[in-house]
This record gives sequence, structure tokens and C-alpha cells, in this order.
Amino acid sequence: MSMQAEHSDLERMRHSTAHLMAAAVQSLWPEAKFGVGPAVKNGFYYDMELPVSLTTKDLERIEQKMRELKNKKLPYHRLELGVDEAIGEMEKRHQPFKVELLKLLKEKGSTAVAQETGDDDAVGVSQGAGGVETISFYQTGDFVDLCRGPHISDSSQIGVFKLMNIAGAYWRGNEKNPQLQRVYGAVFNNKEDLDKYLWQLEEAKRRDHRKLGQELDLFTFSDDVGQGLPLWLPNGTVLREELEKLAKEEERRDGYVRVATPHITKDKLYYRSGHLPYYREDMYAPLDIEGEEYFLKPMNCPHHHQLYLARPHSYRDLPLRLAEYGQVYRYEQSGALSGLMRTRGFSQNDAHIYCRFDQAKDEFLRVMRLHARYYDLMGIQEYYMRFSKPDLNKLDKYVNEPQKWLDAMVIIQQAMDESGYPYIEAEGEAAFYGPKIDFMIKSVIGNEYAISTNQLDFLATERFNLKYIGEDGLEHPVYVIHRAPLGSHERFVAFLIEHYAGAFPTWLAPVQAIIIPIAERHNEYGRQVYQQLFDADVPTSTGGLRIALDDDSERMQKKIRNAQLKKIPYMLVVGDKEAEEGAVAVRLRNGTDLGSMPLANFIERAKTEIKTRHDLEA
RNA sequence: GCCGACGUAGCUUAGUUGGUAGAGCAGCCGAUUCGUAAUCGGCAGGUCAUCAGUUCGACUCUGAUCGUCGGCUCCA
Repeated sequence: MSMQAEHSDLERMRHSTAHLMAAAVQSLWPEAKFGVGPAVKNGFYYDMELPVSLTTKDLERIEQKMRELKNKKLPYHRLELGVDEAIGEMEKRHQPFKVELLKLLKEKGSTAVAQETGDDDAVGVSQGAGGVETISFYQTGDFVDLCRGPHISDSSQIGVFKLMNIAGAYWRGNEKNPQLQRVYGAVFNNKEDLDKYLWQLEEAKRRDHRKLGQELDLFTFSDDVGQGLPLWLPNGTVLREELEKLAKEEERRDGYVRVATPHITKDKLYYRSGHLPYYREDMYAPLDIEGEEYFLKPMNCPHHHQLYLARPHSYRDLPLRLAEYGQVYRYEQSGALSGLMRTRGFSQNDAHIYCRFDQAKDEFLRVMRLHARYYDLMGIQEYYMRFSKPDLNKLDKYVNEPQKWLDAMVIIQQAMDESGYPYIEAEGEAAFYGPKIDFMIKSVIGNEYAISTNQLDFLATERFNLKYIGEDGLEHPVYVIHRAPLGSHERFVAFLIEHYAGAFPTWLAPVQAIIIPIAERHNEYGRQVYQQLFDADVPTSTGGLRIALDDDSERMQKKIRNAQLKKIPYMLVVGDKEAEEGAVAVRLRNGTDLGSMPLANFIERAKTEIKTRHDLEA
């Protein structure tokens, strides 16, 4: 699978629209200084330094100006200049950012910053090994931009666009550089496509886990507890515990054993693991206890290593797979926090597999298959792996062990190829202790998330002296696989909320069935139904069916509406008829009326759905 | 952390150029007893995020702090 997508017509048009916007901005604020403006997914952006802070009102002005220019059928002229001439021209136009890029092109032949993606198109000029000699420019009206192109021939070819939002962005992606104003625009071939995109955004808002988390009473935050520290309400806790139950069952199948470790640890452990020098900034400040520093644990790995070290191990013990839902704390930057997607305290579906070198590939593969089982169960149809390799230019960020890196990468590569699951490669994304793969999944509305990570660690072996006694009676190093297929409860639940739009399948639903007596005289029968459901032997994480009885003095219609809003899978309406027959009238949340059925039949149905974790068809 | 926007009862929100807040839903009380998405009436609930400042007077203006959101940077 190739990372380098071809320039599509749509991309070209989007890029041209970025130029059109820059032209509009330049005519509104002649002193504007331009950074880069590439095409991106759904449209484009342009980074600019302006004398004013843009507001939504300004976006309207810019948009209007853009329409004006577009209607003038402005041509996109290509012209070429020698690099020194180009620098002179941009200096004359007071474009310091462009000058900087040109100087980079002149000296290094590229503007690329390590890992920079996308931006390159905006400024790129095909180059050889050395510096660049000629630079291509595109002129649109009075606006001239250095640009590799290609572009449309004139502005009338631009489809339908809409400026979306304003954001701050560091020049060249470096937080030490000045911050520019970035305007994002959406661009499509026609109005239908744009409307579809806008509808998708609306749908994403409706499914936003923060909104649904509120409406469905799943979790909350408290200023008095702290930023990024979620508190799980009873309904949300059900989701956590059902996922945990699932993980325990699946991991049991795959030969894991469960462990438990404390939340705090002396600094010593993290010096040994090598984390402290790298991540001190991102850890909560230590507790000082009797002259010793204790940290809240930001990961479980070193703790699990201690468990491994607690006993000597023979080759017969391996692979040893230690699993734990481990609570960890990371002092994330305040601006990075976002609902449950990014928190400072979270519980990982963590495990470490200790194995021999010759077992590593199969273990890696087994972990991938475990992922696939989860995705299949959740109806996650689109997913792929991202193979994160080290950035060879920045080896100081990693621990420099070329041969071991290579060995590890070969194992992962083999496992991935054998798995047959799709993957892409990303350089410079590796962890400091080894290459990793991240699983990227798409929710039903197409939003993509990095949900879990899978790493091969050869560093821990040495740092912690993790050994086993081989058949030959000698000590050998073990390989460690870090894996967390369900990521953290926090992020995975956030994903599932969006994926299911809050309408969880029966096995996950916080309330699985609600009994709705039609009139007060049916409450007594309602209570009997409740008791029988309560006593039914159904294997949930909570020890039985999760049911409610709505005996409010309300009309049945209102009770149904309330149950619908809470997205409860089953509404069991009971009136005279049902009381007489020992039945329940079953309504699904999609509006389907299954009619009256004996209570025992309903219990069987629920039991089947919960055991198989698949909802039955209506 | 940085740039920008925002912060009114549990939730959704109204509040004109500064004169100390209205509503719907939820809650509570009462009436109603109803066959598949909202029965009626009443009550209660707000130091307008917090703290300073300007002013005779601040939800409305200014500053700081806390928090949320959109991005950037980061993500073991």
C-alpha cells in the first residue's frame, strides 16, 4: 500500500482554492505574510500572519472576496525564476516565510522537515541532491506564490467551497517558531458533495461521545477532581466492566494470566526502565515519602517486568503472558485533553508477553488475530495497521542498537505480511525502545482513530535483565511484546459511543430492558416481570440482566419516548393482555414491534444475544 | 504549553446601547390511569465559572485565574 497518493483533479482544485483564498486575503490585508497552503483531506488550509486576529465575520468577508475573484475567471499563470531572483522577489513582496523556504531550497534542495507531510506539495520543487536552481511560481490575480503546482487553468474551474474554521499553527510545525493563523476551507466538486460533508460533520456532532456521555449518564468530569480525570457514572461503568469481561474471556483463550500491580512506584524503577529521562515532563510530579520519590505510574510495563523477575523462568514457561487492566496517569499537556479520547488518567487493556526470539513472530501474529476478533465483534469493518519505524536522522531520540532494531523490524514485518491485514509504514513514529504497530480503526461514520498499540521491545530485556534458562542450561534474553488491543477504557468507550451512536448492543447496554406498565393497575404485574428477569440466569458482567421498571405516573407514550431517548434495546410493555397471559409486548428501539411473547421467550432471546454478543435480527 | 473562541439553574438556552435574571426539559407535589416517541396544574431551583478592577450601579466593560471547545505542538 503506497503512502504517496497521486495528485487527483480534486486535490489540484483544492490546492488552487488555497491560492484563491490567499489572493483574497492579500487584497483585504495587503500586509499579510504567507506561510504554506496545501490541499488536505476535504479541502485545504493556508497559514498566514495577519495584522488582525481573524473572526468568523472575517471568514465571511474572505469568502465573499473569493467568490468575486473566482467569477473574474482569473488565470493561474506559471512562471519560473532563478532561485536568487526568486528570493529577491519575495523579499520585495515582504514575504519572510517564503524567503525562508526559498533559502532552504537553495541550500538543501528541500523544505522538508522530518516527518512533515502534506506541506511539501505547497512549496515543493523537484530537486536533485544539491540545491535547487529554478523555482516555479504561480500567479493568481495579484497574488504570487512559489509552488510546484499543478494548478487549474483559471478560477472558474473551482467547484464549491466554504471556509470552515480558524486555528493557530506553528510555522513549520515547530512550537519554538511563531504561530500563524491557519484558515481551513472545504472544497468539493459540487454542492451535493459539500452538503454531504457538512452533514457528516453534523452527524459526528450528534454522535460526539461528550454529548452522548452526558445524555446517557455515562461519565462526568469535575473541576474539583482535575482536568482530564474522568469519573465514571454507573451506566459508563457497565461499559467498562463488560469490555473487561470480554477481554478476560478472549485473553483466557489466548493463554494469558492475570496480574495486579500498584499505582505508584519509586523513581528507581523508571530510571531502570529508561522512561524517566525521556518522559519526566509528562509524568505527574512525584510524591515525596520518607526521602524517597514515588511516581504515579504512567505505564504498566516495568511493573510487569518485576513480576517476571520475581521467579526464575525456564524455556518451558514461555511464552508468559501477563495481563492487567492497569490504571495509569500521564500529565498530558492541557491543550491535548479531549473528553475521553485524551485524558490524564486512564485504564489500559494492557499485557506483556515474554517470549523467546523464535516465538516472537507467532506471538505478534496471535496478538493481531486477537485484534481482528474484537473488530469483528464490534462491527468495525475498516481498519489497518501503521508500522512505526525509527527516523534514521534522529537516532539520538532512540536507543542506538542498530542490529536489534533491525531484528525487531524483520519480525514485525513478517508477522504483518503473514497476517494479511492492510498496513502502512511511518518513519519516525517508533517508540524509543523499539518499533511498533498502531491499529487504526474507522467508526461507522468514517472518523479514524489510533486505538491500540503493539510493540516489540528488546530494550527492556537488557535494562531489566529479563532472562530464561534454555534447554542448554544457559541464560538467554527474552523478547517482550507490549500490547493493548482495546487501548484504554476511556478511548475505546469514546470510540464505541460514536460507533454505535449510543445505541449499544444488548450485551453492552447499561440498561438492557425497561418494563413499561400501561396504567397504574399494571405496576404489580410489572414488578413480577422485573423479579423474574432479575432472577434469570444470564451471564453479564453485572451478574444478571440490567433492567428497569418505569412505574411513573405517566402515559405509556411518554415512557416509550423516554426509553427511546436513553436508547434502551428492549421496551417491555405490559397491560391487561400481558398480565393475563404472563407475557410482555416487546418493542425494539428502532421502533419495531415484536408483539406479545411469553416472558420466558424474551429471556431466551436476551440470553442468546448476551452470550453471543450479537443482537438478533428483528 | 501556544493561538483563537466560549463559560447564565442538572440539561438546552433568552437576556436590547451597564439599572442585581426569563423559559423549556429534568426534579418535587397534586390531579390524571391512558396500548407503542412528550396529559394537565402547581412548587422549587441561579452569589450569571472564580477573583479583582472601572462605575452611583456589572450577567453585560477591563484584567487575572479556572474550565470547555477548534486547531498547533505532544501522545512512552
